[in-house]
Amino acid sequence: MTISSTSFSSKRRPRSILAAALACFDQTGVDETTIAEICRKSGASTGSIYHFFDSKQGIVGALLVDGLRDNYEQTRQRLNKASGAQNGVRTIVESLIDWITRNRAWARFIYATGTGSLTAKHREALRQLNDAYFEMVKAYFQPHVDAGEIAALPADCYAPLILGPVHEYARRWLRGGVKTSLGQRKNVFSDAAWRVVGRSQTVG
Amino acid sequence: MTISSTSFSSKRRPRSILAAALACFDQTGVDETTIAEICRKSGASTGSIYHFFDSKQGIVGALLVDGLRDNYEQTRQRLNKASGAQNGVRTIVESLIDWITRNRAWARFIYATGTGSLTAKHREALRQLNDAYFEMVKAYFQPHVDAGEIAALPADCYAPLILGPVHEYARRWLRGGVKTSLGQRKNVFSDAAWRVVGRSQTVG
DNA sequence: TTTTAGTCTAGAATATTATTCTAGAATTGA
DNA sequence: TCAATTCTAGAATAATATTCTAGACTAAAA
Repeated sequence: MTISSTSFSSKRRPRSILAAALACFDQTGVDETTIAEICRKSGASTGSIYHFFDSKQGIVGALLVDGLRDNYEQTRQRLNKASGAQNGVRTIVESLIDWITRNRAWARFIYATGTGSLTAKHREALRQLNDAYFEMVKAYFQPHVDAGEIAALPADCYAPLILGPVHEYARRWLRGGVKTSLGQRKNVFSDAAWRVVGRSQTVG
Repeated sequence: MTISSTSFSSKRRPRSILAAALACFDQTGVDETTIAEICRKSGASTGSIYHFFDSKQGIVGALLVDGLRDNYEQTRQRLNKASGAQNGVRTIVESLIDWITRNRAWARFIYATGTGSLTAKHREALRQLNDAYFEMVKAYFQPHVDAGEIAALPADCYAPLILGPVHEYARRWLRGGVKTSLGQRKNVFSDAAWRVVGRSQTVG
């Protein structure tokens, strides 16, 4: 209708919608945030929003999937540069802690958002991400398990054992339930992770 | 208007509403479940539902708070009968696993439900429950920490370290992401918990 | 037993807000 | 330049959470 802002290189719009949505969600909760609100904050119209995202749930799903992808991707990169059993375990723990620390609102949103109402599409994307993450960890550790440096446990259990405590602490910290920052607990949690799955070989 | 069912001993109605709501939520998700649906399934009218619960979120909050209370209460009872450091750690882990196993739909609901949109009232109730749980654990362990049987760690970290892995595995299992039941992992997770916080004293 | 205050129920009316729809503007690629 | 496609706008619609009014039930008092 009126003059449209300027030449948008075709990906800025969806980004700004997601950014605005995340801000709203984090500030007032997903249910409480209206589409009108997101329009206001992002400058996009209802039409644009529904053009890029099929529904409000679609926005939620995109934020979730993007967040996990970003987080996993960072871990992958660091793990590629790591070597050794203990080093790998610590890298995984610290990478998660760093991501959460640098993306607090995003992390808070991810933890606070139920996966109950996701669309099939996003549910599937999530599953794939989880599987890929799992495979990555498995591939890294397998040799060390074979060498007896990492305890032989059911494959399903490594991720929960290594990261479960971090997730749990992060939830509380982000909710304001605990003062000490997650970052300051890095050693506690990576020590603990190694204590659980590690079997340091005594030399000789 | 028409003949009302029968003499209700005044607490059956809210219970049946919660039960119906949980069934609906578990089957089709919270957002997808309409109040009309809950009316149908519970036999209650809109009016009744809003008489007992101020809003849909109110139902969600009640289910959440009741579930956690039930779960914590069970742990408390078992812990009262337990003694010893290692025994305590294992009791806590196993009690959680048992509750989840016996209340799968409820647990799935709790995990899948974001705490983002709770009313102030329920948010507060939740906080109190968490605090109480935390205090209980702390009270039980303190003597053992003093005796050097349990590692001296930041107080905030015990619950995440002991239960984090169970929560993480439970989420996946309840979502169908993993075949082996949580119950079958009891030893893995209670062993791990003890490995992290325990410092078995060698005799002599 | 009758009265009365409080609690609970019913379902229609309302209000909010996610979603759809139509028309047109901007962009892309040939 | 000219389609074809993608994007934008905002009004119209539809779904559904919530409110409201009237009345039924219950328990205790008189």
